[in-house]
Amino acid sequence: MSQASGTYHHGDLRAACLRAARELLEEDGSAGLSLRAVARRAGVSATAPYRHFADRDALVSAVAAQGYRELAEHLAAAHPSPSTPDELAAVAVAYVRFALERPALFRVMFAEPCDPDSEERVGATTAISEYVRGIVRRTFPGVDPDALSTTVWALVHGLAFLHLDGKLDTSTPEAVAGQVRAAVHALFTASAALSPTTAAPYVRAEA
Amino acid sequence: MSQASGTYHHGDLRAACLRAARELLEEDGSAGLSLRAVARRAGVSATAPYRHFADRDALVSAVAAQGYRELAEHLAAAHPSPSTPDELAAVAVAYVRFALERPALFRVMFAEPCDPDSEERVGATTAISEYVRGIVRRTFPGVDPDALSTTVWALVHGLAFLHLDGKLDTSTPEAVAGQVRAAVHALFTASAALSPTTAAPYVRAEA
DNA sequence: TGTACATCAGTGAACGCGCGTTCACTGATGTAC
DNA sequence: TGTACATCAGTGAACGCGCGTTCACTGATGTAC
Repeated sequence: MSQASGTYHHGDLRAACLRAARELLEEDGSAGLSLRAVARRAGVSATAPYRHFADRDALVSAVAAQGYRELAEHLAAAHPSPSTPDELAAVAVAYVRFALERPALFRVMFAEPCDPDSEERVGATTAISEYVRGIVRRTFPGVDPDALSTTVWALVHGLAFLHLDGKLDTSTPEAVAGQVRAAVHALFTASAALSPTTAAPYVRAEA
Repeated sequence: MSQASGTYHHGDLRAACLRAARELLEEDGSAGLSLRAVARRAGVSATAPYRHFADRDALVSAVAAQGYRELAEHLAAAHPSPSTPDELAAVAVAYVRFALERPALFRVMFAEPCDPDSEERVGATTAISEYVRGIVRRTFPGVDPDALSTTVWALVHGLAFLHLDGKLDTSTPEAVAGQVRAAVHALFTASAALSPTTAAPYVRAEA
């Protein structure tokens, strides 16, 4: 693949379109994400993107898929293989921070039911789901990992959205991190206030 | 306020617009929610809605506010004043069901940061937040209610969104309810697998 | 090394569409006397 | 009970806009010989 020559052939218009789309998304929200605007920002004619994306939906899907990949990297960077409450909390903070740093992208990623056509999206979702399950398995060896990993993902995802929607304090990164850590730790300690009999059915026999 | 006469004066166009907007929202998603479409569906000229809504945003805000009010009613109907894990779980199921029954409305409600201008929206949010806090206070008398009510709301909200986004099984209402109940109960029992020292800082001294 | 040619990645004009919003208007309503 | 009139809630034509998408095209690239 040759480099951009300055005229005509762009070099890597597909990547340039994705970059432009990401910028537009954060500037104007998903309503501002049009093929024409993307082309304009990439400095190319209105129809050039059609060489790389079948239609507007294809562009949006590609952006979402890129977002999933970045989210996975982001979480792995926070901790490659968490196995304690504190490490899990660190990953949760990274998740929420990702959402707050790219609010419009995050919304696009979770905007529509994952169409079964796009294996790219389904695969990325499954990857995140598996990652969470792994964390839960290591952190809570005695607990059924299915129910709890749903719980953990939902909790973190909900924290991200409530912050995004301005329902929680987002004035400083520290405030956000503190809230997320407190919520994750509260997950571990809520049952301390309840009788042990309530817990029984959810704890594995061998635990 | 007089009844619709069949011609000209509508009678209650504002309510008719809101109804039309809700229908359009669920049929076409939030992209289909235009003032013109609303007017068309209400059987009225394109500009008639301007008598009742300053602009498109005002319409959307009114729809969202209506959604908040209905959500609050829905939760209260599930249980007026929950104070046990099972009762909390029932409210959580009602929350998720609300979202799944009106997916587009639910997204609109949580689509944008709550603009401080609209006290209608802020008030509705605060009401939900207080409601959750009350539940937590009654259900977990020994735990700091601030951190835990954030946790609970985030968990339930996250469950709603993950279901909405097709990340969890939504094939039957029973499957959804089961998952939500399991997640809420997992919240109570997760710490059973951990040492009590972890829990210490989050449990009130007098507990 | 040079040339012919297929392929690829752009261009730019054009289409029809639905949108938000403005404006001057008109028909219906309700109230004061 | 009747009339005059202010107010209110609609109408409909018109505006300019940006959009997605099509089409025939053309300039650049790379490959076969």
